Amino acid sequence: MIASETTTPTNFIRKIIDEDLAQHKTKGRVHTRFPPEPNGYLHIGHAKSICLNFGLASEYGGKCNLRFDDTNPDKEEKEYVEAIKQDVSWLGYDWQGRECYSSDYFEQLYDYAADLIKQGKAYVDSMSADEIREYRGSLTQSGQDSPYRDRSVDENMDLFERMRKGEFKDGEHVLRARIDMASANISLRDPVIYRIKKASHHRTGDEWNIYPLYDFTHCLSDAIEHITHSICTLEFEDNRALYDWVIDNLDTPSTPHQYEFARLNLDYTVLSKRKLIELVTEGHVSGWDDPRMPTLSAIRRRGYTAKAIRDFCERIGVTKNDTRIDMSVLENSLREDLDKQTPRVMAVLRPLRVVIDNYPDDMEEQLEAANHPNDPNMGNRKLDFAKVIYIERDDFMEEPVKKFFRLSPGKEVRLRYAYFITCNEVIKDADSGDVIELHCSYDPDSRGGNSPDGRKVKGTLHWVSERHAIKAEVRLYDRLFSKANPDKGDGDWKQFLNPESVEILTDCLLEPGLRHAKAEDRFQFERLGYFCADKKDWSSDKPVFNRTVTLRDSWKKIKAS
RNA sequence: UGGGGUGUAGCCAAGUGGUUAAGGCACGGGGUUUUGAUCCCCGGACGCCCAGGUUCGAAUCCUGGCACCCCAGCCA
Repeated sequence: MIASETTTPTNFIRKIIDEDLAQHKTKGRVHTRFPPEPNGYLHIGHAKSICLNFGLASEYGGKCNLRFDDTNPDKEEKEYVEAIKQDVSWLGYDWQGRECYSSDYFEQLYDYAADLIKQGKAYVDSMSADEIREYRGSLTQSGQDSPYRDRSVDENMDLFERMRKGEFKDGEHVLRARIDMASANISLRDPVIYRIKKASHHRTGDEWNIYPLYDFTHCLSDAIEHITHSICTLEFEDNRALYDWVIDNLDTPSTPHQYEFARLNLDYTVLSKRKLIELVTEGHVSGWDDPRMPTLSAIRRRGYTAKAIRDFCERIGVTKNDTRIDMSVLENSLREDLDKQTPRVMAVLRPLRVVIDNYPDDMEEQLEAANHPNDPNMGNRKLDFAKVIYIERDDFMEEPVKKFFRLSPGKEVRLRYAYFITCNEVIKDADSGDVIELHCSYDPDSRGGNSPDGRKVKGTLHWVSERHAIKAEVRLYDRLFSKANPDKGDGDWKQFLNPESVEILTDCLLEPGLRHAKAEDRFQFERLGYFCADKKDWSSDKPVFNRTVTLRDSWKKIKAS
């Protein structure tokens, strides 16, 4: 067999589907669902699940529903459903109108519960939450039956109906599945399936006084939607027994099955909704879309592309291994996409003034520059050049260390697309001793940056003309945490928040063409990295760019060694 | 002292008894280069958590260990 084009890597779920299809278990159908609870914003971990569920559906010519798992009115809000829909769309997936809500099935779910009661497989328990916990036993000790476990069907029905009508207070009664208090699997010890909660729901308002719990709701929602493969994360493995119990004991329109995969863990960040909410509400970040956050809205604002995220999700694979992915994998996917599609541009973040003494005072030139060195289709642009320019402070060293081949006294470098210049004089601040200006001379024969006589220069610098440049604010982002796994270890995870996760530079200078950029436009600032015009704060009067990711930097490695 | 899972290179991950244990990221070396970028070559397990066993042959099968993750919400 001949090795062929890049194929999507296989995984255990694809194999299960292949087998099911081969055995006609699902009548040839593949129907998945992405089931977020609308109680927070989606993050990169959800992206893994979205790509898996929607990806599988499209590969197998099936369907994937977007289902909001909204059974807990205390925590869920409309704001989140809108944000979630936007994020899924942005990632590039389409639920084709199948926007589902568990809350749409409340009436059916109630009937299913009543059915269980009539079969003697569910009962109303009137113990307190504390008592129920005590009776549940422990990991090593089996539970005990509730004194209410043997109520009659009639009494249970009566009580359950009255729970619905609102005759009782929160917590007074619950409905439990009657399974096995001695089960080694704790989720089978008569799990609570309905609780009284007199809270207003974002969709059903005050219609309900009782709400079903996850284990009862999810499997039945899957069955109602004819989901074939219900894919969730590993922590639900134990719950699968209950999932199957409910499906087995009720007359459902279909018999879905649950499969579990390992959730994503990423270095130097946290991916738990609870913790992300905390970062937002405690003000450690500016909001859900603070570009340092791992949420999809933040990542997008920072300049990540949907394609890069999809590529990343494909590369990391789908297994049951508890893993932690190195940031470099994500960044590699990102750079690969950005490198191809991003126009190059020059920007000086920390400007150092350079006067070219032998360049005529009033002369100005327009020099030709490629928008992408490897893609002529992206065209060219003109760069303004004049006697006074700025270069990056980092590109000058008065006393160069070994292997530093940028500018230093007496050394010659190339200004990209412009001229060779040689540094003749260093001007310092009288008080601080800081270098504040350089005087250089240029070689007119090197126009365009070409070597007039074959002479080599080791460094090429980016620059911008003082007279023409526009000012900008640039926000430099770094990892949110200074520890690879802030979740692990002793103490508060927030103590590992990286105090240098953002640096705001307000005196940056851009080549003038950038004035016409629009919010969310992406560029490569040559030699620095990829930058994105901020979605919220950008204006042509006051440009604001976010650094999406730096370029790979082998100089940094050399310098460090 | 219960139950459910997982262990292949620094990080992911193919592999399902039989050629030198895929591939990606990271790392190191070299080449091209007007971005120390991109791109292109080359390099890494003598070994598959450990110990026994079965077999002509084991990462793959068996037995026994060990390590790590999840479960005792009226959260999902």
